[in-house]
Order: sequence, then C-alpha cells, then structure tokens
Amino acid sequence: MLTPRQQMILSAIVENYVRSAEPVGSRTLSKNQDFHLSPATIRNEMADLEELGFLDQPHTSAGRIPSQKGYRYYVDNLQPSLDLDSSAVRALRELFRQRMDEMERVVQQTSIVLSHLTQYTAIVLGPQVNNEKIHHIQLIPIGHNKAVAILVTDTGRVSNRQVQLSDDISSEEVARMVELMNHRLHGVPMTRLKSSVYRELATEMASTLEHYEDAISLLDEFGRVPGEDSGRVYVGGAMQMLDQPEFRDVDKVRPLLEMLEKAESSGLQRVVTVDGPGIQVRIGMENDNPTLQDCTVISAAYTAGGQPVGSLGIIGPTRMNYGRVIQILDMVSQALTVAMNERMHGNSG
Amino acid sequence: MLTPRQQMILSAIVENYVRSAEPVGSRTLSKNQDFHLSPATIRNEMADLEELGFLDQPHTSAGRIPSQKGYRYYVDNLQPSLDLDSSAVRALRELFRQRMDEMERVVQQTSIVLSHLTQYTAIVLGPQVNNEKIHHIQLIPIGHNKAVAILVTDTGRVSNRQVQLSDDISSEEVARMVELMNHRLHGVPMTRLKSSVYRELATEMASTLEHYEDAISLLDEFGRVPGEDSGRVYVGGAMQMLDQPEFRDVDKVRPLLEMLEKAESSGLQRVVTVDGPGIQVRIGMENDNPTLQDCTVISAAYTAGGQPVGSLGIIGPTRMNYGRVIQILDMVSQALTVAMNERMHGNSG
DNA sequence: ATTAGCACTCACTCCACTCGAGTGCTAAAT
DNA sequence: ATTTAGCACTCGAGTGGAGTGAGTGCTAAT
Repeated sequence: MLTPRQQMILSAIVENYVRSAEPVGSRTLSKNQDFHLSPATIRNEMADLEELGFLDQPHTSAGRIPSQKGYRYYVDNLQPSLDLDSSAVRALRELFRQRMDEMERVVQQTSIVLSHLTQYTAIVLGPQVNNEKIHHIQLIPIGHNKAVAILVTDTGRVSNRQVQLSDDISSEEVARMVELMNHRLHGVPMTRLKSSVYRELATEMASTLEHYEDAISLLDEFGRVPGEDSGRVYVGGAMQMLDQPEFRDVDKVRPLLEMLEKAESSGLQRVVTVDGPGIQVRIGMENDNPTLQDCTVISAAYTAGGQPVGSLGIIGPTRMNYGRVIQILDMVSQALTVAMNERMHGNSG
Repeated sequence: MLTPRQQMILSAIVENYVRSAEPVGSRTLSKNQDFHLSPATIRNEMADLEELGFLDQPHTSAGRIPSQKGYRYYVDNLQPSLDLDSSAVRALRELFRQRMDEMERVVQQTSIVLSHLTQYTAIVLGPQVNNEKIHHIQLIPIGHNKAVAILVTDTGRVSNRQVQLSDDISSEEVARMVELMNHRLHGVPMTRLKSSVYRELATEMASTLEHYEDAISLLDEFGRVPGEDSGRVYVGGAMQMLDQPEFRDVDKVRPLLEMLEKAESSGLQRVVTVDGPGIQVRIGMENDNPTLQDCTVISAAYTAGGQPVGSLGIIGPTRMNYGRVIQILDMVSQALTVAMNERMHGNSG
C-alpha cells in the first residue's frame, strides 16, 4: 500500500513530531542523514501521503503532522521493536516484591510507578476477582445489639459491615445463624450470593431461625457492594497531562482532568478495559468516549491464575511515544501479573 | 483604626472584587447607591486605605483590590453575619442520615458535598480516633500456613492483615495464642499496642508459647499502620480550581493540583488541621505552605464524643466568598459531627 | 470636607508590517 | 522517469504604533 520510502517518511514524521510537538517540514527531514533526498522530493511524497490521509496540515504554510490514520499505520506496521531493557524489568520486579500488605496498595502503587516511568497519566483497575469464594463468615458483637459482620474469601480478602440486630435476639440464636451460614455458604462464589443461593438459604433459614431477617439483611449487605476495592480505579500522575503542550490550555484539559478526578463514576473503567490478550492501542476517535478524541489510550490486562482480572493503561495525547509506552506497559503488566500470582499462591482452599 | 466610611469602602471593595474578580474603581463604588459620595471622595479614601496597606493596586491606572491585610480586616471586623439557612441545614442532615455503610464513605461523600456547596475545592481529613480500644482479635486460616488476622475495635472499625504462620505451628497453639491475645488486649487503646503493652505481652508469650514470634509479628503489623483510613485525606472538587480566573493559567494551577493529587504525601493534613474550636481562616501568606501563598484555607474541626477527631476545609483563591464559605463550613462540620456521633453511639463497650 | 474638572497613566485592542518557515509548481538535470 | 533547483506564494507569529477607555492624582472651586 505504501512504498518503502513513504513508510520511511511517515515514520520519521511521527517520531519527529512525537519528540518536538511541532509540525515537521520537508527541510528538517532532508537534513536527517538517513535518506539522502532533497526537500522537494520529500515534499512530493508528503503531498501524496496527505492525499492518502496519513498526514494532516494545520495550515497551508506549516509542516505536516501525522493524522490519526497515520498513527494507526505507524503503530501497526512501522514501529521499531524495542528490545526490552532487562535491567529495568528486574528493578520493577524488585519493586513489586517489596512487602505491600494490601492488594489495594499494590495496585495503587502500580499506577504511580507506571506514570513515573512513562511520563503520562496511568490508570489501573483494581482486581475484579469474580471467581472468589466465600471462606468464612463471622459476627462479632460490639455493644448494644450492634455487631460487626466479617466475611473472608478464599483469596484472603476481608469485607466487613456493621449490622444492627433485632432487640430480642439471643446470643445462642446468633451463633446458630452464623453456623448455618458458614455451613451453607462455604465455597460458594461471591457472585452467587445475591441470586440463587440467596433464595434457597432464605427459605431454609425462615424455617429454622426466629430472626432470619437479620441474617438476610446481613447477606444483602455483603451482596450489595461486589467487594470494596475490586472495580476501583486508581489514577496515577493525572497532572502529567499539564505537561503536554496540547493540553496547556485550561479549557482543553479541564474535561480530561474532571474525568480522571471522578474516575469511578465517569466510566473510566470502560476506557482501559481490554478484551483480548496483548496490548491494545486506541487512537483518538477510536475511543468511544468523546472526551478522549484527542487522546490515545494504551492498555493491557493483568492476570491471576491465568484469568484476566484487571487492566492497566496509559492516557496521553495522540502524539504519544508509542514504542516506549507499549514497552513499559508490557513490562509492568507482566510484573503485576507475577506479583498477583505470588499473593494468590497457595490460597485456593 | 479605620473610620466607618473607610470600613464601608473596604467592605464594598472586597465584596465587589470577590464577585467580579476585577479591580474595583471609584466610579463603580460611587454608583453603589448606599453611600452618596463622588468618585473623587472615594478615590481619596482609597488612596488612604492603600497607604495603610489594606488595598493593592495592580498598576497605576487600574482600580483597587484588597490586600491580604485587607481580607484579614474584612474577615475579622466587617463580615456581615449571615443567618444560616435552616432548610439547607435540614437537607444536609438528611443527606448524612442516609445509610452510608462505611465511615470512609461518609467522609469521602462529605468532601464532595462540601465542594459542590461552596464551589471551591474541599478537603476532609478522615477521623483520627486515637482513644479507640481493641475489642477482639481473630485469626482465620486460609490455605497453607496462611491466615487472615482481624482486629475489631470498640467503635466497630475492622482492620485486617494477611499473615504467614510458622510451618510447624499447631492449630491448638494458634487457638491458645489468639485466646491469650484477646485476654490481655481487650480494652487496651490502639495507641499503646506498640509501646508498653507490647513488651509486657512479648515476655509473657515467650514463656508460654512456642511460636511467639508469629504473634509478635502479627501485633507489629497492626501497630505499624495506625488504622487504614484514619489520617486519610479526601479531596473533593479539585478541578473547581480551574474555574477561578486567577488559576486559569496552567503554570499557576499546576503546583496546587499536584499538591491536591498527592494529598497524603504533600502535607495537606497540616494545611487543614485546626488547633482550637471554631472556624479558622488562613489568608495567603498566613499559610505555612508556600504553594498556598495566593490561596485562602478555611477550616473547621469535627468531633466525636466531644473530642475533635478530624477536620475539614475549603481551599480557594484569596478572593474568596468568605461569608458563604464560613457559613457552609460551619453547617457541614456540625452535620458531620452529628453523623459521627450517631455512628459511634452505643458502641463504647 | 466634598466635589468638579482636567491632565495623565497604562493595559488592551486593532492594524499594518515584516519575517521566515514551509509549500506547490515548473523547468532543468540526472 | 526521477530527482532536484528555483521561485512565487501562503500564512502564522512577532513587532510597533495609534487609538480607546477605565482609572487615577491633583488642584481649585464649592
């Protein structure tokens, strides 16, 4: 489709523009010793590339910048395969190996590290472990008719809720209630808590327990929120956006920053979620979200036990250093996968 | 110190400037029907006020703006006492009365509500309950030598940690360990966990338990982090900053937004912490933090059981609507105090 | 003590002008 | 048939002066 020379020129334009953030002219490229061509020749090629839709021209007498189609072509066909810096990988693994007591911490830390490494804004989705199973339920009374209900999953995640018990419930009945729930719910996937098991257990409890509504409301509580920090969105280095020349205008960044601020409620999950394996690159309009029409989102999944459980991504202007970001994202997603699996290891009973 | 007429003029300048964000001229004030004075007279007064340091002049032929000293005088002496809108109070109380399962949620929600109400950025410090006592400790084994340790306080707060047990520890010994810890630690304030009690208990356990180092490391874990969300900082409406004309320049907002982004590590706690009761107003340089030299921080404490346990504040430009913000902050801090006490109520055993 | 009048200041806007990087086209050179 | 040199053209960015208007300070009259 494109001649080798056209490819060279497109590639050079992308790389130049990514570096300088300014339209690239024919003379600049001509001085590039790699191809010995006069500016005029390059101009002709550029005119062709523009006609084909790979380049844009901000105005008549400016240089060329890559169009979204141009970036896409570059990413798909022209990107130099960088050999990944194995020392960086090792440093990164080391970082994750550090004692991070909470899974939440691991994920949050990742978003910060990722944004530091790339110099762009990073988004990490907390692990969405949906094959998590109930391991243990406990009720600890505190004061007058109040209790803390605690639910531990097989992965070691702990949820807790404060519950109000009926006035006239006896401690024996509470004990029976907890025993019954543990008996029936051990090993049951969290996802089924509110649906099938719920009804079954409800009828059984109704017949054996006096205050079964207490138990029901308790289970309701746990079922309502799928899990505190699963599904959470961590944004690292949001203010990196301000360093990008294309976003130096307050009116241009505001919608982006607002989106990042209200991460959970602005559908940011969708933005970085990936379908398949590998690295996904969404350039400009390829993002469904209209706020991101001048941005590129590069994202990857991380897995636990072979299953994808979350994803992480980078947001920046379409003028992004694709090669570098892809390389780093690849590295970090692998490191995070390893860290995840180390945490999970041996917890599946 | 200031004549009544000077006060009137200063007051009018502050209020005008807060509204318009533009220097106030003598003609503008003259048209204000309240005082029947010619522009010339007002000019003379303004010249005096400037000499006294209450007003600044951006450049020779511009109107006047309040200096930081001017704002301070206004806040201390001239501020009209607004009668607080009782319907708004009721609406707010209602909002807090809604079932918010986690204390964290309450606080986070407050930061959002507060920023909506004021149209400025809000900061809320999570409750720092330091007279919390240990209520119950529990160890739930999951899989191979791993366990989840759970600590419940008398206020119903739950902390949990994953711990690794020694290979050859028996379940009986684990049970004895937990029993011993519960026996000795029930009712002990969290703050003493790492100091006095620690040593006492350590020696006792060393003599009665074989694997006492497991227990020690467990208590260490709980003692290390004072409590997950106590001391946390919640920032609401950070992007409100972008709506302020004085921060429309990216270079001006960047430091502020970066500070808000790294809330926990940038010493934001200090910024909104208040010493005494009542509302605290820090104008410009009165803030220790140099990043805030053009900002005003208005903050208040909220209490639980009579003790101040946290604080909440508003950050905006020095050109701030002091009256409104103080009123709202007063309202919200009271509502939050009520909400806190409702949650705590009856849990002190 | 207040005000009218007036000269003065200064940011802001508009406009004409230049500068230069870059283009497209044509004709010559390879 | 390519490639290149040459040239006229375009257009954004930067410059500098004129004009405008909001605002001031000072002085003299009320």
